[in-house]
Amino acid sequence: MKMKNRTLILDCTKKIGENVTIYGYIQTRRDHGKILFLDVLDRSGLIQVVVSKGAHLRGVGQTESKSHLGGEISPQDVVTISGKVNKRPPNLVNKNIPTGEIEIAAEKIEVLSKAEELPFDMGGKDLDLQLPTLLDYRSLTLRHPKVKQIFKVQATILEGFRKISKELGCVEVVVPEIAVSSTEGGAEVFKVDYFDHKAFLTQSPQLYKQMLVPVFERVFTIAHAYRAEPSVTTRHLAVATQLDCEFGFVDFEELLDLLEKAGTETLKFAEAESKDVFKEWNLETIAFGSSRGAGEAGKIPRLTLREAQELILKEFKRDNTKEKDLTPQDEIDLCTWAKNVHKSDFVTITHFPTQAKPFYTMPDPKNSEYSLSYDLLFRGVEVMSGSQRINDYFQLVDSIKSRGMDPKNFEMYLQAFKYGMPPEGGFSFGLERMTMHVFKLANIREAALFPRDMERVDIRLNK
RNA sequence: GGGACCGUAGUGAACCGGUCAUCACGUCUCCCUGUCACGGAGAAGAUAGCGGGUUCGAUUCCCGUCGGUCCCGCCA
Repeated sequence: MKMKNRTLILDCTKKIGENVTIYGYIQTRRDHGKILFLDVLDRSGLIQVVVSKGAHLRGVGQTESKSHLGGEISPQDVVTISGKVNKRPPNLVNKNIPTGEIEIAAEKIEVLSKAEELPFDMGGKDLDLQLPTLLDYRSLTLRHPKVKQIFKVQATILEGFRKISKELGCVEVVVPEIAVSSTEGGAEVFKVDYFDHKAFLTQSPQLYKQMLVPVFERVFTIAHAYRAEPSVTTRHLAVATQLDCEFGFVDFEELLDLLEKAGTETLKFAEAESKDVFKEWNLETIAFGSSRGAGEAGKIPRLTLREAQELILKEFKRDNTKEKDLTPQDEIDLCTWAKNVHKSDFVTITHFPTQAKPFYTMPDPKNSEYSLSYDLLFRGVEVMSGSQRINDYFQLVDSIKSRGMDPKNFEMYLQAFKYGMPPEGGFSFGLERMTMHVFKLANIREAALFPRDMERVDIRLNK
């Protein structure tokens, strides 16, 4: 079969009166007896195909004449259809689709791949399934137009991040995801058998992107982060995708500007590229903060952890002022406050306790109890975190020791510092979390193509 | 790791201590040349997750078990 003669469905709008051949998937069929309507979908869009059953349909496989009448065509069948593109009569135009002014009068229909009976109805505007069903049939449910749109937007987030990172002078790097005998601390790690040696999957690209700062000064990487935390929540995955930047020769204030710029520019790009999806899903536009003055760009409110906790006490009457981190409810309330007061879906929180942050985090020189660290909250959840890093070799070794870890296990990493490391820092966005909150999804698993959690790796795991 | 709640046709939901467990979508048969989530008529499809208990009688109440969802903790 030759597909050179293929016309993309959306391009049919420019081929009125011409004969075309389209390739795609059956979305719905509406059988009116002597006339049959098929909605056919390809990567460009959807078109209505009209099959007049009284008419003679030519084509191969005359013995399967029934299928040529559309009798055996059912949803998700992969088909090729040839026919003439006709302008619809004015009273039959469908204003809801880009191809609503045309339709194809089928002359030949061929089923290239027959789909089994579907386990649920895919033809509706929404896919109304419980989460386990949605994931048990993931390779099928991803085809649904509205599910697909989640990942089309996710792709624009990736593209937006790459774009702004390059604009900020970062070089894209790819870093290893298997490491040996040392961890950053914090989350549990997945152990792997590496040629009879113990190894683990990296919790983040953190250490490698830092090692590349003296090489390129500014780098970015898109990498998987593997976390073996035995936690089951709506916002955690065992494998998440991180969008990381790391910058040499920056101080804390510059880093704050950079992280806010990277976050807002990424999402501004994604939003601009996804206008159709925002409309289809009826998504709220993202609030990037009110301007503080003429000519000044949008501003995201910045608070230290302690200031944020004071605000929670004052505005929401909950005393968490002694806690070392924000609670999930605190994050929700702070974003509500930022939205109301600053017209921002974002809040930057800085100066978390040094002890609560990883060893590479720079303590605040003014008060080492707190660190030069920050989280970016977006719509009630942390979507990014980062910090100014310790760049002095001896201070870094002391920090590793102070957390009960052995500097010998960080030999390659420390080498980068031993031979000269500029003042540096960076940050890391969670791709699935950003996607989740752009769409306001209830569970992060819906924002991952093939989510991994404690109970599932594609299929449900046996206990 | 702690807690709360939920398991009913393929899917999503409803109801109920008492004769035949209800509805929508999907499926099958038939009707329909203009629908676009088409419409109309009919049919099939469920030992109510599993095990035990209370009761004259349990899908319904209780206990256990398995599975799931959510919240907290941990974590990003």
